Amino acid sequence: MPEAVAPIVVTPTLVAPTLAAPVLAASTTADDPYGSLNPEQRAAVEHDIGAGEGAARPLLVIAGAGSGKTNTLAHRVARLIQGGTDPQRILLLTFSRRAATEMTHRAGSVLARVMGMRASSAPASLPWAGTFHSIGARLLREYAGRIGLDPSFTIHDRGDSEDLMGMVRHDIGQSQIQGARRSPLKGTCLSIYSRAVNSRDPLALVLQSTFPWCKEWEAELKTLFGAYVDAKQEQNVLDYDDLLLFWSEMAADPELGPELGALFDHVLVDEYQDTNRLQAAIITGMKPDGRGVMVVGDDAQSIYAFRGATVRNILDFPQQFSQPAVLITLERNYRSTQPILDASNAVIAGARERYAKTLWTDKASTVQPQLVLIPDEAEQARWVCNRILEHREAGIALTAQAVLFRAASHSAALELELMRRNIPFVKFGGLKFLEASHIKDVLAVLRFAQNPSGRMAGFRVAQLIPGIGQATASKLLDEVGAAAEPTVAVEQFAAPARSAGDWREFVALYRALRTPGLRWPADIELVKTWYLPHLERMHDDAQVRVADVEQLAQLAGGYGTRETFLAEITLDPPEASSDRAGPPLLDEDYVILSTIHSSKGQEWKSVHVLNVVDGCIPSDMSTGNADDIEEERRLLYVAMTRAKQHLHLVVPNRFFIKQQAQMGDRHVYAARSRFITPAMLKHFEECVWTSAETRHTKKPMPDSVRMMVRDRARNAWK
DNA sequence: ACGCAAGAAGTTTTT
DNA sequence: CTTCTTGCGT
Repeated sequence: MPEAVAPIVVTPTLVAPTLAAPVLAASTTADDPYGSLNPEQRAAVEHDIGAGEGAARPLLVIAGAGSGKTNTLAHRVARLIQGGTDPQRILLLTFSRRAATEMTHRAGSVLARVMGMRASSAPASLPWAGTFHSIGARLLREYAGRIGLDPSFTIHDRGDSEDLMGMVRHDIGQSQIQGARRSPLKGTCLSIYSRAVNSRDPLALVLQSTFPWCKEWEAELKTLFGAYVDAKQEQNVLDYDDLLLFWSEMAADPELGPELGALFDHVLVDEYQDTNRLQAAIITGMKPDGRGVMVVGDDAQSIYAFRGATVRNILDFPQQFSQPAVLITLERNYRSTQPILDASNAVIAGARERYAKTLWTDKASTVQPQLVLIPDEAEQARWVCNRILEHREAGIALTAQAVLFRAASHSAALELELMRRNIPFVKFGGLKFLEASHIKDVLAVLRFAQNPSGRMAGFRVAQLIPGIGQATASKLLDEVGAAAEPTVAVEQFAAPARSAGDWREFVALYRALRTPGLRWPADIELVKTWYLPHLERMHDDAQVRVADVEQLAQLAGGYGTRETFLAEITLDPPEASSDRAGPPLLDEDYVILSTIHSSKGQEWKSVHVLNVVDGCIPSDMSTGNADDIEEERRLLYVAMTRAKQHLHLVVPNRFFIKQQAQMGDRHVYAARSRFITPAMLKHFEECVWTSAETRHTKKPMPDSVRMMVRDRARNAWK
């Protein structure tokens, strides 16, 4: 999804002269690839270019929403290469792999334009562009020998990590109910652990601030986490957090840190507002004087505190290094109309601490954003569908329209309505491909072959065989762990008599997978052949799952080796699984459904935001402290600033929540989000939509109920 | 002792 | 929809 592409603006005063780069004779006459940049963007692109290699002062670019951030970074990269920097010595850290690809691609096309005249210099590729996690994985594998790490480590995804946490907890005897207290879910334990690692805060503080309902488990958790770390070590596996943690340890080492830093002349970081303290430590460790470091971000769009990100990173950046950073602010917005910006600016103006900036645009419009009051979620779904179709009739393709929401489950009603009306859609941020159990199964087989010490993989695989449960699987892994040659241990394992046939087949598969000469995509074919019968046996809906496995096999072909496939697929999972509404073909038109978090960096002509009510935004789980609420405000801001032409905030009066256990599902009366204060209403066109206006007519709610609604809504926040 | 199936319960957002 | 527990069957 392309981010704001700056329109070609003629800026005669700024063309060519400054561009006479050392390596390149001024071949940029009519077609100046930097001509489309505005003065601030250009300042960022040209920052300390002539200063000599490795001399650029640290640079902080505060880039408001839609201000052409990606474009600026891409031009900067191109400019560096044009100025003689070796692309291999540029480290480009982005939030997602997709962003890295996009950036590489765009930098390549700028370069092509610059160097077009010159012979056949191939478009630059950036070998060190990627997420912190994927780059970390590569560096760790390369430097494994230096830090006492076995380079054949495998990487646990979220699910594996949870399972390992659960298993460790069981092993140390914490899984039993202790009195009336029931230990937190293994997933929660992992979240707590991860949060503590990423924020570098002591456990007690993490519990206090983020997981107060688990406070009484502090002692047990401490023991558990210790055992968890030991288990990872023994099994030669790393989890997501380790990739950052180990990297930051290397960066902090007086010998290794500078060595790593010396690999790169330039370190560029995108979405810096969403980095955590570990990631900041990596940067400062590698480049203590800040030379060649450029970070880009927007403190107003920091929305990842739950995974340890801290706004402090960007707020404190100017003082991080031995020399102060240069600050450039991009305030010109190329994305939205002025009325949309006015409303968004009003929302973010309420934030407590931030770099002052006010977005502006020259895109005038008379269309105000809409604030739509609606009786309930069902009506909300119908209304949104109506509006989507209207927009499409007005010439806005479905792919240029998005519906955003706070939590993945909030789109359930809408999805049903879309399906009912045959409106194709794709959902981002919900169930992930990798989380589907059948995909996990296949990957586990491959991981178990890759790294036999990794218990989670083997544990999962063994239990696919009928007659083998947890106890037998543990026994198997104990023997594998103790054996000098894992394959032999598997072959000699005494499986239960009733599993004999299935076990033999597995042994044959395993031996084949461990055979050295095997050429990569062949592995996954073997696994598929072995796995499909088990899939049929275990699931009624085997059909869709088979399709997913096929898709995985397809994907596998794109990777060079089993090792890279396993590493990359866990760090950069494909977005959607095919068992939803079915993946629309690429040339089809479809609406985008996305969590607000996953909408980061994207833009659409029309944007609907669902459930703009207190309890959803801000989420009622995040109203504990002021910082949480501030983050929710930024979340709404991010959602609103995705819109180019049309923005609709929908406010259902009543919405359903899944109440755990106590009363079953029930609905709750809700008020407009606190972030849209009465004073801001002037920025919106208010529409009231009653159910009488839809086809499946229901009577409007009686007035007496409405009064109660307001009272309840008011009282709820006193 | 172990495997398996049925039933109850469960705090969002993601690399 | 999962994960965790319990209870019944080998």
